[in-house]
Amino acid sequence: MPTERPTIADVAERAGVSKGLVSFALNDRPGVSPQTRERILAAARDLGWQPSLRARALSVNRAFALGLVITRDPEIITGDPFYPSFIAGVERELAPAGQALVLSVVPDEEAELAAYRKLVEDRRVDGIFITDLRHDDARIALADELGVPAVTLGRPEGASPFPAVSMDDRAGIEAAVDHLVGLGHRSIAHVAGPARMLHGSRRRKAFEDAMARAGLRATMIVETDFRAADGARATRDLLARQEDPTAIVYANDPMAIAGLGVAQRSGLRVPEELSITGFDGSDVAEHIFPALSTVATDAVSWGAVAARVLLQEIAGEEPGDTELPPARFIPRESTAASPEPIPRAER
Amino acid sequence: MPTERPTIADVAERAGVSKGLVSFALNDRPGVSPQTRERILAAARDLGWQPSLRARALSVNRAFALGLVITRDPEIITGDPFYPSFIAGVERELAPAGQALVLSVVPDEEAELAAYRKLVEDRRVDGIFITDLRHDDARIALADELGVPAVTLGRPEGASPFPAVSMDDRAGIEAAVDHLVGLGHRSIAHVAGPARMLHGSRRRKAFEDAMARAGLRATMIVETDFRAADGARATRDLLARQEDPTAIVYANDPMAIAGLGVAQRSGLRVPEELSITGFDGSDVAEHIFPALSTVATDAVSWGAVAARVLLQEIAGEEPGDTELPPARFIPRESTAASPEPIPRAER
DNA sequence: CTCCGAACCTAAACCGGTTTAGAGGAGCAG
DNA sequence: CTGCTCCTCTAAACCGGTTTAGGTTCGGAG
Repeated sequence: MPTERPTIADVAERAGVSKGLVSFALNDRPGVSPQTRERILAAARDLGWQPSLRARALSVNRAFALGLVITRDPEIITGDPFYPSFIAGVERELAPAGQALVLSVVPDEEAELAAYRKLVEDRRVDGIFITDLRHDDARIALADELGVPAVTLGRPEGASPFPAVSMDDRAGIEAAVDHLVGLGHRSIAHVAGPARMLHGSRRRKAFEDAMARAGLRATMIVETDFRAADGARATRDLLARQEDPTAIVYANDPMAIAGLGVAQRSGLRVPEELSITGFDGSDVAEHIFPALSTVATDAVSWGAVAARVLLQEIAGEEPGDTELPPARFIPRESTAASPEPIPRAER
Repeated sequence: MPTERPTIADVAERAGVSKGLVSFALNDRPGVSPQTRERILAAARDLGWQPSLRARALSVNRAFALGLVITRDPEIITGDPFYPSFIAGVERELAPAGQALVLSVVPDEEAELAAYRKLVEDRRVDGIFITDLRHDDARIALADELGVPAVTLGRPEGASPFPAVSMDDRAGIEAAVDHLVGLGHRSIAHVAGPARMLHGSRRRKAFEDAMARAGLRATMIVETDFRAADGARATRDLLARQEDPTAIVYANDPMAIAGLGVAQRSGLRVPEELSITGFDGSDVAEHIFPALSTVATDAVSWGAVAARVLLQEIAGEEPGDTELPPARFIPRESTAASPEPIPRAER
C-alpha cells in the first residue's frame, strides 16, 4: 500500500521551515538563502515529494491543460488523416511544458459549442484550439464571450481577437492544377469540401483561380461533405456528365481514393484516361495503385506550432499570426498526360 | 467583462445560510429542509452559480477525467481507423457523466509508460484505458503499482487485477478463412501484425487454427508493424515466393489496401487471381475497387463500454469482464473463387 | 550608538469547494 | 415538566498548494 503521499507541509516540517518558504524554494523564487534552499530541496527529494497539480490549479487558477473539440459523426470519423497527426504535434509541445490535452469528440455543431463551453466553464482548460474553421464561425464569438485564449487554424473571415496559425493550402491546389494543365489537361473537375467550411471553399476558390489563370473554365465542381462515400458519389456525378473530365482534383485523400475506385469500377484507366489528385498526404495514398498524386500538409508541425502559440498567449505574450510552409504537391502515379479528347460515344 | 464568478459563499450569503448547507443542498443530501433547499437553489440560480471543478477536485480528491495514451510514431499515425472511433465511443459515455478525456500521444513504449505515470501521479485522471495490449505488458504492473483503476481492451495474458472489455477478433479471421476456403482457396497467406502485440499474435493464431481446421498448412505468414508500407513489403515478399498464395488475409485495412496496390501493380487481377481480406472496417475500404472484403469491429461500442466499465470501477463497483459481440466478416468484392492452380511459369 | 534597509523567514489568508463536530430547537414519550 | 431524539443548521477544519503582510536579524551608513 502506497503510504500517504507527502505534502508541502511535510517537507516544511522536515526542513524545519514554514510552508510558504518551501513553496518559494521549490519555485526558484528569490528570498531564500542558498543553504536553506538546499535543505528544502533535499527534504523534498528525501520524501519523494511531488506537487499536487490540483492544489496548484486551485490556487493559481490555472488548469495546465488545453482543449480540443473535434466535430465528426462518430461512425465516419475513421479515415480522416488530419487529426491524429495534428494531435501528435500538439503533444510534442505540451508534454515538455507539463501541460495536457483534453479532447472532446462530438457529433455536430450544436454539441461542439456546448463542449467548448463546458470545457471552459469547468475551467478544465486554459486555452482552446479552433480547427476546421467555418464561415461565420460561432466559436470565435463564443471564445471571446468566455474570455478564453484561443488559437485558430487558419485565419477566420471576420476580425478575430485570436492569433491564427495558417498553412497555405491554395498553393497545393494551384500546383496540382498547374501540373495537370502542364500535362495537357483542359477539362479538369474539382470535388470540393463543404462550402461552409473555410478550407473547403478556399480550396475551391484556389481551384477556380488556377483554372482561370490557365485560361480554362472551372465549370465542373461538385460539393461534398469530405467523406469517402460522398467523394464516390461526386465522382459518379462527374463521370455521368456530357463534358467528360480528364482529371479530377479532390479536396482530400479519402475522397480521391474513393473516386479512384469509382473510375476503375467504370472501366476507366487511371491515369491513362483519367488523372486524379488528392489532398492531405495520408499514409495509404502512397501505396495504392496507382499511387496517388496528392498535396501534403504537415499536420504535425501545425499542431506543434498551434500549441506553442496558445501557450504563449496563455503566458500573457501576444503572439502574432503564424504562416507555416505552404502545402506542397507531390506528383505520383495517378496523374499523366491528358488523353486525346475523344468523344465518349466513340470509346 | 464577465464579473467575478460567484462562489458557494456568495450563494450562502444570498440565501442567508452557511456554506456547508449550500453544499448539502446542491448535492441533494439529506438534512436540509425543503424550504431552505428551495431558497438555496433559487439563490444559486439567480447568481448563475456554477461549481468550481477545481475546488471540487481538490476536496474530494477526484479528477473527473480519464486518461488514454496512444503510442504511435507521429509521422505514421494517420490512417489508423481504430482510435478516432474508439474515442468517439468513449466520449459518448463521458460527456453525460461530466467526465473528460485526457489524451496523450507518444512515439514509443518508454514514453508511453512515462506518460501514464505522469497522468496518474499528477492526479490528472481517475482511471486509465489500456489499449493495444502486448505480451508481458508493463502497463498492467504500472497501473497496479500506481493503484489506479484501469480497464484493458482485451484480456491480458497473465493475471490482471483490472476488468477487461474484449471483442473476439478470432471469429472474424476464422470467418474470413472459412469464406476463402469455401471459395476453393487452399493456398492462403496471412499478413500479420506485430507478434508482440496481443491482437497481432491472436489474429495470427486464429488464422493458423482456421487453416488447420480446414486441413491446410499455414506456412505463408509474414509479420509486419501494422503500417501500410509494411503491408506492401509483406505482400511483395509473399508474391515472390515459390508457392504462390491465391488469397491473403491481412491483419488490418491499411495493409490490405496497400497489398491490393502491390498486387495490381504487379499485374495480378484482384479478385480473379488473388483474393484479399482486410480487418477493421475503415471507411475508405468500402469505396476502393474492388471493394475490400474485411472484418468489421465496432470500435465505437468498444470505447463506450470500456468507458462505462472504468467509471463503474472508479465508483467503487467491481465490474466483471465484458465480452462484446464478435467481429464479423463482411464479404465484398475483393474475394472470389480461387483460380485454377496454374504454375506461375505458364501464366 | 542609532537608524535604515535588505535579506530571510513565518504566520496567516486565500483559492472554492466538502465534511465533520456539535449547537439549537422542536416534538414526543415518560 | 423533564429528558431524549431527531431535524436543521452553523462553524470550522480540511484538501495542498500560493501569496501577502509583517517580523527578525544583520550589516553598514550617519
